[in-house]
Amino acid sequence: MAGEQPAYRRVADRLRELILSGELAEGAQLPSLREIAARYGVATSIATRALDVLRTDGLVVSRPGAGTYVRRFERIVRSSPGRLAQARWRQGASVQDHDTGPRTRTVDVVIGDVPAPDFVAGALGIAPGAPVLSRARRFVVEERVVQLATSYLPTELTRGTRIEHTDAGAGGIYARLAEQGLAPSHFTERIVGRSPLPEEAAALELAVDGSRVLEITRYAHAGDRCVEVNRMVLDSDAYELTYSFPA
Amino acid sequence: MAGEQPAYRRVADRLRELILSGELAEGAQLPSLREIAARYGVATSIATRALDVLRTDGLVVSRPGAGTYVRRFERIVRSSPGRLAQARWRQGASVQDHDTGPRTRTVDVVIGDVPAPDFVAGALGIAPGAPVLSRARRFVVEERVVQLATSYLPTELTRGTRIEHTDAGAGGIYARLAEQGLAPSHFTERIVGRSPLPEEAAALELAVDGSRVLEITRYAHAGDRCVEVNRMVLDSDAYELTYSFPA
DNA sequence: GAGTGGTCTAGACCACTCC
DNA sequence: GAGTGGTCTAGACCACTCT
Repeated sequence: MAGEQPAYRRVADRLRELILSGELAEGAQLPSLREIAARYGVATSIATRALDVLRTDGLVVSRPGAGTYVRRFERIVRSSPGRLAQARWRQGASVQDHDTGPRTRTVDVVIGDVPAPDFVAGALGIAPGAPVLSRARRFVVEERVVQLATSYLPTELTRGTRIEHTDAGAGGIYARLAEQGLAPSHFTERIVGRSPLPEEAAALELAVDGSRVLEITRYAHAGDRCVEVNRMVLDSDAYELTYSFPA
Repeated sequence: MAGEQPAYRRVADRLRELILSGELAEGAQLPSLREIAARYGVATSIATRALDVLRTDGLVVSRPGAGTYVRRFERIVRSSPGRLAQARWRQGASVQDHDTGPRTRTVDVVIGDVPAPDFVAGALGIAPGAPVLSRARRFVVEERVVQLATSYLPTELTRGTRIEHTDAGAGGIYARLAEQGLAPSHFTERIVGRSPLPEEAAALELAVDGSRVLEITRYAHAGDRCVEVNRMVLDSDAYELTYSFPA
């Protein structure tokens, strides 16, 4: 019944053991394709395929010309609704600071007016293509890009406020909206697993081929009005999401 | 092949267009590897690789010896907390009936006592390996297996109740727990994207190599007490999850 | 028996990195 | 320049399905 594993998977399993056992530590370089091929008695194309498996599993990263390295894989825990509680942003805390995980964090922000994508226009109740404020961010944790996020807000809510600045101030954009009497009262998040677009794969340093991202689209509502749409693309291996809710 | 996309991805893109344009309809058989190779002027191993890409994207399914076919890919929408509202199960509705999606549904149930896995024992507050009631289910939608789920409950809450039967009765196990004064009051769901285990890949009819599942672990609490742990494994391409919550 | 997907070999060339 | 990952060829054999 239990037929034999194909050679490439057998090799992948051996290498995976070395990684999980810590024999190949985080950041360590794996043997080269030619060395793996020689060591396990297979063609180099099979060694390549074995590494494809590990890359898909998010265990290793390859840099052409430089080698293949063991990746970091402790997941960041992202807990809702805690991270988005009013009490937090009213006290000036940032949303991401609620997420667990390694220490070093960086955020790059790019701000500008963009034509509203369809999924944004529909939610905000404006014409598709009409200008909206876009806040594109890139989250880096310990030198690893883990998330891309773009917030879209109606320009009439952002003009002349700190939302238009890279540093939106204490409590972030929700605190700024609250100052206008539009504090978000509830959120809806929509989660989809999919293959990354080529540019997303590049930005997140993922393999173009086998890897996956989680796309989270969040709609922030102040009463009946949708005041923000946030499209996030997460490295699927870097996160663990939790949601708590009443029955 | 300097400068541009590699050949296998070029071929994959062409085939993807044929599928998304509807030229290759749902359920249609793709050309064979040898025919693709001939038609696009590449080696058969490159045709194989192109199909690997489409399989990873969840667009096609291959059956060795039989061919490669276009997959169905309308996502089922699974909305929380709506689907788990007390009002629903108290009225006798089933949780899954809240999820949108195609019509034909089947559920296979296997019930039995099993030793508690660690993540279950910890939550239920019992010794690891102590017996718990397991309800393993398999959800089939329009001939496609979309989800595997296993619920674990303390045996003292299930003995002699309909929870021990494949059909747990109107409102499901939560209605049965409510009858004992242990109606779940809140839930926590933990979501992780990962590669399927070999047996999960087989059961969900996924490629062993590139594909991904969403693992959702739900903890049902009645007051402070955890009364159920439910480990679900979803075909990542078959679902879209939504969560609504207050700020 | 013809056709199919899955696996594999033993080479090859390219662009790239590191020294 | 040596080494690396990435891509590709042109074959091959196997187990399987379909008729």
